[in-house]
Amino acid sequence: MDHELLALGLLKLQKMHGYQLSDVVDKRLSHLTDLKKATLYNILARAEAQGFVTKTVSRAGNRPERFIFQLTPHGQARFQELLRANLQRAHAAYFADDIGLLFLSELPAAQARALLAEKRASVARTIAELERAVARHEPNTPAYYTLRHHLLHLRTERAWLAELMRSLKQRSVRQDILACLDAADANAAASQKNRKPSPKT
Amino acid sequence: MDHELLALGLLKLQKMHGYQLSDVVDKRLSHLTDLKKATLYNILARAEAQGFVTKTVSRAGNRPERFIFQLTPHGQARFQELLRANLQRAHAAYFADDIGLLFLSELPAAQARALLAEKRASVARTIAELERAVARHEPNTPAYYTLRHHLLHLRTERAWLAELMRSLKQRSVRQDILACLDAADANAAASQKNRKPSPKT
DNA sequence: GGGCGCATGTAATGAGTTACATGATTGA
DNA sequence: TCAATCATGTAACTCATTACATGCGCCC
Repeated sequence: MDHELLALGLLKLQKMHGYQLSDVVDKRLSHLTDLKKATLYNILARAEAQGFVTKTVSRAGNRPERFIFQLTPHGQARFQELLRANLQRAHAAYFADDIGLLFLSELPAAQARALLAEKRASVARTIAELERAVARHEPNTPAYYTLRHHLLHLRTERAWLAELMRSLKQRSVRQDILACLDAADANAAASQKNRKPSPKT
Repeated sequence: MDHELLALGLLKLQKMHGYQLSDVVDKRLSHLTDLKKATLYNILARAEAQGFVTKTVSRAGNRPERFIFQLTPHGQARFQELLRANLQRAHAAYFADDIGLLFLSELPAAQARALLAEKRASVARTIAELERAVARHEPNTPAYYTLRHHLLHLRTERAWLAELMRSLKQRSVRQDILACLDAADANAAASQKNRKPSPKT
């Protein structure tokens, strides 16, 4: 679980209380993930139960109680394990966009274009933001790398959307998603030893 | 939910039974998502309960019973709604890889390089597969678009990994993830009106 | 005095996965 | 006859989200 990796990793760098951890993620690492407080507190509770972190109370002035979490040696090992898995694995990286893309021909072309234009605008805004963020970071630092990686993919997305919209203008999308299904049909058909050429169930 | 969109969309093109639907996704649309049978049956049951599809029994020869699902007008409307949302929205697209990337400096450089090399190899394999798949498709069809989109991102990923590994060879990664935390610390510190320059909790 | 920020949680819900359960047919 | 494929599900579990609950301090 990558959120666990993130939490343990940050605690490895420095012991912190939950709210503080959540703050770091929200304010400085928001391009990495959107980690909710409830989720984080949950992860910390689990990590404590499994002995990956210890929890000690601390009071500063008369602010509310804080529970400082600190990585244990056991937690260090867990962190290493999660990190290795993350770095090695090629995440199956599915794109939710592709599912919509598959049904592009089910919408009038003008509507599809309008919706894609909104998406493109939103991507462009995010790119601008990230470019500003990347400029604020020292090159060759880990945080810089994550920003640059994200940026590269967003630029790819922008280029893709441009390509797609160009091709939607020139010619409409062919509606042969059915071609994808046919093979499966043929399959089912074959196993039934049927005679009709189009033997739907 | 994108799996719901996928199921309804495929049923819009053609009524099918659950196993057949699962087969289409597994065998022909595996680059879109990894949809498990249990999940799909669940989605179909939910969709039926909400009146998006009807379920009718069918027997073909003496094969097991099948339950054919067909999209209702209500289901068509739902499909349109989900499709529009999918096309318009710029998915917050977080990259799980980035979390590992953030902690790159926590691993010996040689190990990091070895793990990244494995990832790169795995990406390269997937690219080769997709290139073969894309060649089998007619251009400007929806399925072609999804393959091409996926391919573009994988190539970006491959290029990124190459860049990263080059930069790991030349100079080691700086270990200043802490710089990210500092701002949050300063924050916390300020609110406590403390005097020490490094006032950790 | 009122709202925001600090600080911690719980409960309910939902989406998805794994593993299990069942039973028929078909092909090697 | 044995494994694979066809075909459908249920149950238990995990992860994450939303909404709720609490209460103090600080600033305007």
